[in-house]
Amino acid sequence: MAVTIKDVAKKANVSPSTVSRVISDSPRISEQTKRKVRRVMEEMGYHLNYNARVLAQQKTRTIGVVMKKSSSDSLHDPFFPEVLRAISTYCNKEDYSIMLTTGESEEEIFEDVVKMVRGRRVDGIIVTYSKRNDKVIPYLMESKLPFVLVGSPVEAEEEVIYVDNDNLKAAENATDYLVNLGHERIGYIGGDLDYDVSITRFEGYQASLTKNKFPLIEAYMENPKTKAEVEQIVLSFMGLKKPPTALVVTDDLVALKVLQVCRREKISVPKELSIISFNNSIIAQVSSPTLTSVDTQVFQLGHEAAKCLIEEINEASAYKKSIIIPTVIEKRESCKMLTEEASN
Amino acid sequence: MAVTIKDVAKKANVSPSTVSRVISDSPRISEQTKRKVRRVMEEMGYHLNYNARVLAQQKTRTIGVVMKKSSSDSLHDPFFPEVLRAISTYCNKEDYSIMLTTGESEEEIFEDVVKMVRGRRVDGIIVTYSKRNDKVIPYLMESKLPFVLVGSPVEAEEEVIYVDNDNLKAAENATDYLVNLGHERIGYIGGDLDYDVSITRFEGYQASLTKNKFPLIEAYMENPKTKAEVEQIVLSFMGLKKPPTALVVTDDLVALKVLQVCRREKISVPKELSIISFNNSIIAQVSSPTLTSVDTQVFQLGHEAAKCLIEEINEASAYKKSIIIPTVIEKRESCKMLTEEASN
DNA sequence: TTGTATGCGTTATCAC
DNA sequence: GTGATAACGCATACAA
Repeated sequence: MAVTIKDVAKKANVSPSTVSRVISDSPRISEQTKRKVRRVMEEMGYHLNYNARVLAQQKTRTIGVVMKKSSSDSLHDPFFPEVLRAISTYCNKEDYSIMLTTGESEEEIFEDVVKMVRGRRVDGIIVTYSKRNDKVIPYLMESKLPFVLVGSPVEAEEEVIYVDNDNLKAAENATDYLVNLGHERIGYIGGDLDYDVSITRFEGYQASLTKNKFPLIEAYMENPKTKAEVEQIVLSFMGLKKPPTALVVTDDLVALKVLQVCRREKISVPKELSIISFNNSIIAQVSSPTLTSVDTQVFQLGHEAAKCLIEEINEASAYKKSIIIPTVIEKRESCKMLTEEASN
Repeated sequence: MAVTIKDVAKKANVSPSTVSRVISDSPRISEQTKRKVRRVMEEMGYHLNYNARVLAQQKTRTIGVVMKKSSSDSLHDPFFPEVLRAISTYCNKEDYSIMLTTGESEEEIFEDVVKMVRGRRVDGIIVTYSKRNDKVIPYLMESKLPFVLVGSPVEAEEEVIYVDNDNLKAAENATDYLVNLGHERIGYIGGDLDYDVSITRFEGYQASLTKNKFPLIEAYMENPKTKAEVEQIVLSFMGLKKPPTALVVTDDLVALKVLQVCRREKISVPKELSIISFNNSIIAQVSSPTLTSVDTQVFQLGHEAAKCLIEEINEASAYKKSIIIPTVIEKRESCKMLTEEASN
């Protein structure tokens, strides 16, 4: 078939091992033979067979990326594409390849991971979500393969390398921001509480209210599992006798949906309702009004995750570090100081 | 290290080849030994080493996915995540893995492709864009590796398998739709004309105008290379003495930006300006107003591409087929019948 | 139905 | 500095 190291060796009148050494640019080979061999490689159109190398050195130079179920959700979200982009960028620099999980259900994804790990298809893995009762992280811990979590571990925090925001603080700050604008009735639209990020942000929101001596009002807080519920939630919030004057929304895309409902219901944002959301994706910039959004620096998250993983692959660390990426509130049009009239 | 086929063989008192045959569930092995071997595999925690298999059978069961430069752009776009999702889904069903290009520049991407192909890391490749003067497609044609293009080939149409919409018709229909709503001054915001899709849609738009005996007015047509130019374009359109009353916009995200500018400039959509865009992504559904958008059935595109590729990998076809995915206009709020007053 | 021998394309360990 | 030889873990043609 294709030209191999042996073919090159024969034509160059050297041994295969010499050719191999030339490929890895071994210092123990004379410049002269290097030149000769390289010329022959060029002539014959030789190219390294990666799989053979993988088998021989037991390293794949590939990392697996685990997306949350389902990739359908994941990839609709502006978060995942951006994480992926960051991982890609770093991997490219380090000459690593990326392999994605393709499963639709949690079970399929788990199978994908097992295949990656046990089939020795990757040198390490990045998991891009943290979820309750998920088998992936426990499995990876047991497997001894290097892995990094984007998000905070549900358990065994000391034993996993993770990269995350301080979501509690971030949500608390976001809520504080609204409080400082004079809002007292602040609603919350979060996400599926099976995910760590949803829990933590919800806690942050509540922490702020408590700290500011506001009551926690059940009717102002929802954590929908699907985007489909968002419309109904907004309607129910705004149908209250005392509707919230501001909303903390855990995702830009959800916030966009909120804007839509508001527009239809003739609720003016930010005049009657201020909105702060999360992730500061492109959507926050092009919506109308533009969205004040907590920049979670998704690219940084992915970048650091890839960096940590590759470092860990190269040399296992004694202890498992964690990295916290700071968040910044990106102020735009969707929030404004509460006025007298709106507070009634 | 890990337990291999030989270890299993020894413990089960059979030869390695027998174990190998059990793994592939060969009919030439008795049920009895199959059971025995499987039990031992279970006991010892055996798992197939993929790379060894790859080397032995010279098949990777992996397909490469080439994203356009830069993945930054790609992944911001709702299009690419969705294509990727579709490819993932199909690949999972067929037990194929996915490997992504990670390059940022065109040159890096090309290098990624070369690595994939010559390093024999994939059995086939899906290219998710079609661009002028791009080296990837010509290289793949020369390489003889199966590949499928999402989009239409710039040249040598007969020799490449591709999956695409009829973008000319789609854009023509979109424009016709506006014409049928009574619009006569119809503007166009397209994309980088280096991409085939931009050229074709632009042609479709013009075809409609010509067919309907409308003049082609330069001041109504733009094909920006970046999203940053969109704002200025909208302002220039709407600043004309006779501004367009309707717009064909080639992407939902761009349309969202247009909506933003309109809102700020107090241009009412659809009252003063109707907008039809492309791709029918989630954004079209949650924007306000919701966007009438040409559904290009991106998931179908990706799905068919993966299907064609895997078929081609399994059995090279004599001729290179192409698949055209139909488009449908998804009608929403952003378009309306032209009224007398608005046409002045 | 099962076993033997060989190959897949590298790298690594010794020699020389 | 360079070469022979043995892995790496599995698949497969050929025997039996």
